[in-house]
Formats: sequence, C-alpha cells, structure tokens
Amino acid sequence: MSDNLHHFVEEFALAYEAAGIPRTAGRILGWLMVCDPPEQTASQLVEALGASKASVSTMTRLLVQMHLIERVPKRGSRQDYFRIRPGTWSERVKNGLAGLSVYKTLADKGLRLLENAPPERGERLREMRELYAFFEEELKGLFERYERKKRGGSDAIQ
Amino acid sequence: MSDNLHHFVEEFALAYEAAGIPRTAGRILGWLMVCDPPEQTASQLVEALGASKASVSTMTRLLVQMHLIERVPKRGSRQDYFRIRPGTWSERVKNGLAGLSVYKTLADKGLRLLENAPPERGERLREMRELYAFFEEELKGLFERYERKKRGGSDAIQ
DNA sequence: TTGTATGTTTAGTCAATACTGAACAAAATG
DNA sequence: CATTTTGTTCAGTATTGACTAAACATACAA
Repeated sequence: MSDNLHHFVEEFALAYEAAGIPRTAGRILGWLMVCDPPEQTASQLVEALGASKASVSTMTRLLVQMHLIERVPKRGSRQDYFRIRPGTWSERVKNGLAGLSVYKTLADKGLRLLENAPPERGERLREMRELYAFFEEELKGLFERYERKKRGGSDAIQ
Repeated sequence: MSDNLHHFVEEFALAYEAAGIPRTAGRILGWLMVCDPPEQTASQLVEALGASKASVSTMTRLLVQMHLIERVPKRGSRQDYFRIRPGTWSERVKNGLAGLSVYKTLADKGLRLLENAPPERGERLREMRELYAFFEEELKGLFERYERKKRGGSDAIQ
C-alpha cells in the first residue's frame, strides 16, 4: 500500500536479482516479507505488485521449487495462498555456504591431472583447495552453532 | 594441450558460469590455474582456448576489474601477460561472505518501515536480520582465523 | 447445464549479453 | 619511413530469459 513499502519491495527485488533471482520473483519475496496478512493469494500478489497473472504463476512456482516460499492450503477457499517458508533464510544461507565445496572438488580434479607434473605447477590449485577445504569444515561447525543458539534462544520459529 | 586439461578447463568455466562469470572468462581462469608457465600472453590464451582475440581482450579486462587476474608487465616484451592474482580465491570468498551483510541491511530497512505496525508483523524480517547478523559477525572472526593460520602455516603465498 | 472465478500454458515480444570478424590504433622493428 | 605485431573498439549476430496477453483448463456456483 504505502509508497515506502513499495520502495522497499523494489530494493529487495534488486538485491536478490544480483543473486540470480528474477525481478518479479524478488518482488514477490519482498512483498511476502512485509505484507499483512503474511499469506497472500496469487491475485493479491498480482494486485500488490502490478505483475501479470502469468508472471506470478511462473515465479511462485519457481520460488516454491527453490524452497523460498510455500503454498498454504486454506479450507473454505480453493485459492492458492503463498507465504515465506519459515526457516527459509537460514536454509538459503546454509545451502549457499555448502555450495562452496564445489570449488574444493574442482581444485581436487585439477590436482589429480597434474599428479605427474612438477609440484610447483599445482601450487595455484593447492592454495585454492586449502582455502575451500578450510571453509567447508568451519562453516559446518558455524552453522551447528547457529542452530544450537537458536534452539536455546528466545523464540524458535518452527 | 592434453584433452584432459581442456576438459578440466571446461568444467572450471561451467562452475564459475553458475556464479555469473561468462563462459570465456571462466575458461581463461581455469586455464590460468593449470597452464605452464603460469603467465600467459593474450595470444597464448587465444590459442589455448580457441576463442577470438576480441573475446580474450574483453574478458581479460573484466577479470582484471574483478581482481581475479592481473596483468604482468614483462621487460623485453611489449606483450601483455596475465596470471591468476595471488590470493584471489581468498579475497573472492571474503568478499562473497562480506556480501551477506547486504541482506542484514535490507532487513533493517524493512523493520524501520514497520516500526509503527504491530510487532508480530516484523517477525519475518527479524528472523532474517538475526541470521545475517550472526553470520556477519562470525564470518569476520572465521576469516581472521584463516589468515592467521595461513601466515603461521607452511608456505605463505604473498 | 451454464456461468464465474482462478490458475496454467503457449506464443510472441523485448532487452540484455556473450561472442565474433573486421576495422582501427599504437608501438616496436626492419 | 613502411611493416609487423599486438591489442582494443565497433558493428552485427545469435542466444537466452523475463515478461505479457490471450487461449486454455479446472472446478465451484447457480
């Protein structure tokens, strides 16, 4: 409704566009973070964001696939309700950090190819491998610490 | 040269394409990680990767701007030499992780807009904020630990 | 059944971008 | 000076992808 809120939604969308999420999908995310009530039908999204039905249909599907939002069935209504999936951001960060291990694997593959080459030739890859291995290990622990803190902390979300 | 190496370079490029780096730029990166010698001229890159001069010129510029590679002046030659920037991967991870703070800021902005709204409406944003704040803080420490370990460790790169 | 509300799929438009060949620029060498 | 080597810029092509309107499908309501 308010102009400020719309501005926020745009900023939200922009930030997530940089992370590879389509503009409209980002707007849906941003809106679902601040709207009242937190569950919204597809038509409400169309209305609030000024996007087409088709776009909302496609992007909600995408966001559901990405586990960022979820469909909420509502008895007495056959409309689809959407909301931010509880725990989404935590999972997103977790997956993002876990994705770093791809690069460790990559470095490993390269090193295997250079087994018979003079050792200094593998220096670049070893540095890369060492870095990603360190973070893969440590981030695992960091995440556990976060979840433990959250369980023990004030309000648990789910 | 070897077919295996080319396959590795392709895989490397593919992995970094997922991170938003153009295919050819990724190939340059991959090649510079395993080539011998580690510094290569533009024409060597053209030759090794089968890309056009124009592409190599554009993509090397991009990679230099991204601080992933660097131009190395070489006395006695007016050709441009390129190599992986020492410490690149470390810096890349560091910046990537530092980028998470954008989302904390984002959540803050949203919360400010909801100041006058009933508190439960800010619940989604508070959860998000709390998460990113935690990681912003902890990752800072984690990185320090990595650098300290590296300095103290076996071979320092730069 | 017919009508109405809702969501998905399709076809097509528009914009962005990765890439190339060719023209151009700059500088060293003969 | 002209020639050769090297790199950049420009113009054009092809691909991808986000988005929309319109057609279609589904299911409830009268």
